Amino acid sequence: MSTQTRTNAEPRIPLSKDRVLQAAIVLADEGGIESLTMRKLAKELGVEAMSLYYHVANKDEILDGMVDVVFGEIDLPSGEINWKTAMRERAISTRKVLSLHPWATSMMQSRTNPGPALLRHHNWVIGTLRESGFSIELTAHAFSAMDAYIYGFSLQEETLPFDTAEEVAAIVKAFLEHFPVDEYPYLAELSVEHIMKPGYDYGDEFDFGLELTLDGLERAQSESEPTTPKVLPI
Amino acid sequence: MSTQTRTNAEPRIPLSKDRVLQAAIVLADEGGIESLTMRKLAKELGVEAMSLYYHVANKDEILDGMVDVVFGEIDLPSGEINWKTAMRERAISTRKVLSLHPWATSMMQSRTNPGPALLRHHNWVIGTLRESGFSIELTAHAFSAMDAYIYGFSLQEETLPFDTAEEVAAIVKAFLEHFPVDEYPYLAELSVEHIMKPGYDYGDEFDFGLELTLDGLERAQSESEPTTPKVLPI
DNA sequence: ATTCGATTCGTACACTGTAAGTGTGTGGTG
DNA sequence: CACCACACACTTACAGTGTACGAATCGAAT
Repeated sequence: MSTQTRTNAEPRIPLSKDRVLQAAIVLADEGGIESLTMRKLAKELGVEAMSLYYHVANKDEILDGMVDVVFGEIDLPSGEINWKTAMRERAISTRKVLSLHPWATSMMQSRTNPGPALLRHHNWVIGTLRESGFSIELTAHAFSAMDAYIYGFSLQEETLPFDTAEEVAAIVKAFLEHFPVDEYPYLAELSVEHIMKPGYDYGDEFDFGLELTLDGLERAQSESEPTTPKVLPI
Repeated sequence: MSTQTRTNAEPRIPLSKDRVLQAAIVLADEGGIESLTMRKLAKELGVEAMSLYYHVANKDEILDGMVDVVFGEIDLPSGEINWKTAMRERAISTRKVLSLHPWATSMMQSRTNPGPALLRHHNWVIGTLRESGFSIELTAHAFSAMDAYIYGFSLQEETLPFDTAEEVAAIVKAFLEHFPVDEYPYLAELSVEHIMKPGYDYGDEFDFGLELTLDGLERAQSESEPTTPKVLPI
């Protein structure tokens, strides 16, 4: 339409993989991962779909990149703190980041191409445990147990169909009307006596399971004899 | 088997929602959820794509139905056993079912339309805890902690890019070559000293976290005073 | 044989990712 | 200044997706 040659004052920032990833994350945050299409992403960047392919091999590379950006947003505490505090803080930060990018949880694990941020993160977790006297076996156990809990919780949280107390009430009500109480009595009890209570927030459940896990690891550690970490094998 | 008045040899089983769901699960088991398309599903059933829509409103309804079928495959122990044994068995059964249907884990929670099998399952878990003296609050905590762990673990397990020891070795080797050891020393250590060891099986990690969680719940229960369950409120 | 409801199918459309080839603005050279 | 090379953006095209709409076919009751 515009036949003129760049009378526009815009400095015309060139596209880049970073800008593509940032825009993709914004789009996914707003409309969910299924609403992220190459054409919409291009439009968001003021560009045509195929232009993206100069900066990115294919859509999968975008998804992998998004995951790594999200991983990079997780705060890894630094300084001289004990492992339990360190693990608690990174767990809380992880959940927070994942709740800001709800689409990410099911992708964090399902993308098999690890990026640098993910590797850094994992290396930090493992290193912190090793330096705190965890044996290799216990480190593997701890890593698995903690991350399973964190991602599992985020997964549950992501998919809860309600965000506000009113929504909770409406959904529970609909549930109770559709399904006779006497068929699922305990579910009904929990819904009415707990979930519908004012001030209920599923997110609060995170702390309980987190402390349970951390306490369990602490106990497991004290029961095993620590071994000094052996860095740089080979 | 029974030959009707049909001159045709085939008895021509009519389509049904159940048959559609079963075929969909087979297809997803074989090629992953992304390979499940309406046309392939129809072909699998010897039918055209649009014929499916008589038995099913849309693809989402198929996905919801698949999740509920999978939930129905989980064994819920019956009889007079204590809560810990009951929870352990259902956790193990859940993981087993999820590993048979790898696509299911990320869908179990992301489908917001609960089916009867899911409701039955949840009701059973909550009821077992309540009848064992868990308070409503602790039941909610326990439910959240256990399920987060189970699904989180399944999520991790689903996405591990290897199934055999050889694959593990190959991937670790590739990792060590691509990324300098001194950048991720602890990750390298764990890989070489633990994951590459013969007999390693990530699935074995499940038990550790499960017992850790169950022990934690047991401790939490013994520290709180039990309340009798109040069934059928309102 | 006719009718009718229950199923199944054919066609069409908007939308997806992306292969292949075509422009085009910009900075470096003469 | 003109020119060019090339990094970058665009055009077109294609196979595959879910599904709306209406027509065709089946099985059984009349």
